[in-house]
Amino acid sequence: MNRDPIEQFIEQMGFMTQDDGLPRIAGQVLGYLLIEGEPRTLAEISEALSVSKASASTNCRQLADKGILTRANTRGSRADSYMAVTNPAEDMLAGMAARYRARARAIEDAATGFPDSHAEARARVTAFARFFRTSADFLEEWTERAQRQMADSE
Amino acid sequence: MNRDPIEQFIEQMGFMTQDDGLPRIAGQVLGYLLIEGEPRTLAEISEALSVSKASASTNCRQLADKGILTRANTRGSRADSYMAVTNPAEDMLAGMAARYRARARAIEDAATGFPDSHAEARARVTAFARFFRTSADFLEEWTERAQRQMADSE
DNA sequence: CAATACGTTCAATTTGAATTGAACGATGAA
DNA sequence: TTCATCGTTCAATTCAAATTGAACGTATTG
Repeated sequence: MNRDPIEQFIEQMGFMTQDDGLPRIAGQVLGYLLIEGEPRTLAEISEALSVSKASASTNCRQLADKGILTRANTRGSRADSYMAVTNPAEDMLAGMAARYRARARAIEDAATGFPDSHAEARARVTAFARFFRTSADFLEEWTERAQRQMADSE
Repeated sequence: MNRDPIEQFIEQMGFMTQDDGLPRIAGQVLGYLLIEGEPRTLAEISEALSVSKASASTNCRQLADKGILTRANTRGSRADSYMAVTNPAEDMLAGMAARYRARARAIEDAATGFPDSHAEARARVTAFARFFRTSADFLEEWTERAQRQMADSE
């Protein structure tokens, strides 16, 4: 069991998202949909991964919020279908950029509140925050570049 | 309690690393050392954060492995001291680049094993892997650029 | 109007990681 | 050598997040 390379891949995707702080099942769902290449219903997903309907629902919605999955209401069935976007990783990085930007703001705000007795600490923390902001800029720039590359290679 | 902006910042740093899948204490340690700006011993750290010696030890070593902290053996004392590197975030990104590269390899390997009956899935997964590889390239480029910027502004 | 199929939510549970306290080994001091 | 100090390791515990099963609401079908 589990020697099937496809099973292995799905499992692996689970570990991957787990490393990123996301639920293991989120990665497995993405892996499964990546393999299938076509929309799949919640029922199919929960069946294929031997996972509860509740978990499939929650994780799919979470992934859809992040832009990694799209809802694809199949005509003729009232069941919601999901499928992986063409380039999931791209959207993952875009999400990271957003998180970094929010983070930069939060840290800057925190530093602003430091008393003057800690002026040096404030400077260090501000520099730290600046890095997150610049990183966010760069990530965004890069995501755009990658999108162009994809478009060109079509 | 906890209205002290510095306490708040340290706490915040904990949440931050938690979001990244790292232990909360790792972030608090980094926050504390960022504030202090000078080497601090394990004893001081565990004292300041009201955290066990064991936890301080483990987390510091973990952060040092990632290149975010440096050991700074203070002369005269045999106690190990740690301090935050000048630009911790930079090293965090460098680490991410490495992880992405490893990830790309793992995914490619997995795809290689797909049977010919899943040729299309293989193509999709390979494209997915390629993205991680490219991401790693960009992250490396970025950290280098950032390092140059830092060097220039000195 | 039932009756069915679906997605969501929520409390309860499971699972896995973080954290601790205690024991240990090593290193330097006396 | 003996004593004290430090860092690490490991089993036990605590804690938080993931996952589930069941109940619910809604829409669709016949």
